[in-house]
Amino acid sequence: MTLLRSTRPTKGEQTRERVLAAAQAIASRAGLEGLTIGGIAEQLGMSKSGVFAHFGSREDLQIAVIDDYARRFLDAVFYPALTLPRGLPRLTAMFEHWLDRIQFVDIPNGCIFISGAIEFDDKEGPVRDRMVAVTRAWQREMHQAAAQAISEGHLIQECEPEQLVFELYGVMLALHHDARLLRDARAVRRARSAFIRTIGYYARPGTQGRDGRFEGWIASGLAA
Amino acid sequence: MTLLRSTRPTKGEQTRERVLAAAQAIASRAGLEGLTIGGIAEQLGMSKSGVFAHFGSREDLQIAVIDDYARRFLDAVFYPALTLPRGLPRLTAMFEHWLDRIQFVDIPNGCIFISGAIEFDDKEGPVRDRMVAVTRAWQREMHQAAAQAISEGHLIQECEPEQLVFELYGVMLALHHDARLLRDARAVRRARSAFIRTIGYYARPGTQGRDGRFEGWIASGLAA
DNA sequence: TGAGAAAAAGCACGACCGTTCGCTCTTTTC
DNA sequence: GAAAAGAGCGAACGGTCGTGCTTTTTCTCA
Repeated sequence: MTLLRSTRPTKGEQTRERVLAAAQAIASRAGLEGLTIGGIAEQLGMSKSGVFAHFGSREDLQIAVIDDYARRFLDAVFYPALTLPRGLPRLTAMFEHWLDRIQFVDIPNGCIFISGAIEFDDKEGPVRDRMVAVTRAWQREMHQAAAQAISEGHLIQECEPEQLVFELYGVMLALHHDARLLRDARAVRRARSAFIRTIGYYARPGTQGRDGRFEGWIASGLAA
Repeated sequence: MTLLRSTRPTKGEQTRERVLAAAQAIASRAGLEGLTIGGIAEQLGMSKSGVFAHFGSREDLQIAVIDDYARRFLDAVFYPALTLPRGLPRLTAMFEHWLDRIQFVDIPNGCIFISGAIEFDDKEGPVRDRMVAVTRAWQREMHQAAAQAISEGHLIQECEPEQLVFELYGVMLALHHDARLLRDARAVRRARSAFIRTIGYYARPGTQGRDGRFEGWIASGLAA
């Protein structure tokens, strides 16, 4: 247990990472319920028991996948946006990162936040509890970003942050649905259009207005 | 094969209906993938083989459940609205029926359109094909209702029916998510609020406008 | 390099899955 | 009243699942 040991990952830690990555890939396509020890073992060329040993149970593995997914999500969508000014620039950057991630990661593979919510919304237990916890976590981040956009004067006072996030998440869910089930290539365009319309509705008249110039505002927020 | 025979359902047909009802109930909670022959048999006090005999395979049973659900959905949401005048009254009635159904049927039990879309968006086969078909069917109905609202002059010409339905379905998906995973009682209110805001955005100024009077319009469309 | 720890494999278990088959009992048909 | 068809049961099959227990291999570090 020297300091060196903690920097250089041990063999077991490396394998655990490989298992987690494989689990992530399988769960994206087949859902957390479709995640099987044998499937991971086959993909990794290992034995079932060898895979199993790295996690106390299948439930623990599912929870680890959820945490891992949540970490990647926050890293890709939220933290990069924190470098932008508070308010609308940051909010739109979050949305664009989110859209990118859904478009290039979740649409080909499937989103665990979405599939997990469906799979476990009726099943009590620690997996469901973790799903709720990570969902509340990213929603809290988004609520905060929306509240800042209001206090900065970018969005009108009547805009409720929770209502706004509710509507934006609906856009993402519809995108996921149309793109994955119906394989509709127009879904991404529709999602961006819905976002612009929604933000445009809540945007404070004057500075960025509800008119066409608003799209320019979003584009500039993106470029920055 | 008399006419009497065709009116009085045979024993097998009755049992098939009971099996389908039980399958519907289980699939609502556990999803189409969680639907098991043994589970139905247990709930009905029958043997697995007795249940199985009424459907050629589990896949056929899943498809029968999808068709049954789609029929109930159209009966509850769309056909009753056809008695109202074309345009916004009919469209808002559809939405309210839809909201009622989600609120009182799908939130307690789970919606097969939503869970099935997630479960089968990545699995090729006849079940997925049927999911796509029934989804396209109700979307077509909604597109038509939206197009009528435009041609009647209730919604602006710039409103694309497919974009509108995309956004409204997003509202339903967000409602399902927040109400079932997060058990947020405010979700229904948020969904109605989002609907009013969305329709209000696309509503033609003048007749029903984008202002507060619009909510009165919806309420009157409801009462009628 | 060798002792000891860690990692992986091997094997078996009980449970559950969809499906098949042969059988019994009832209902309909001729 | 005999023959045929319908309906359901019970047992079993091959398969997959998660999960223990034991053994073997591999790594780690003094």
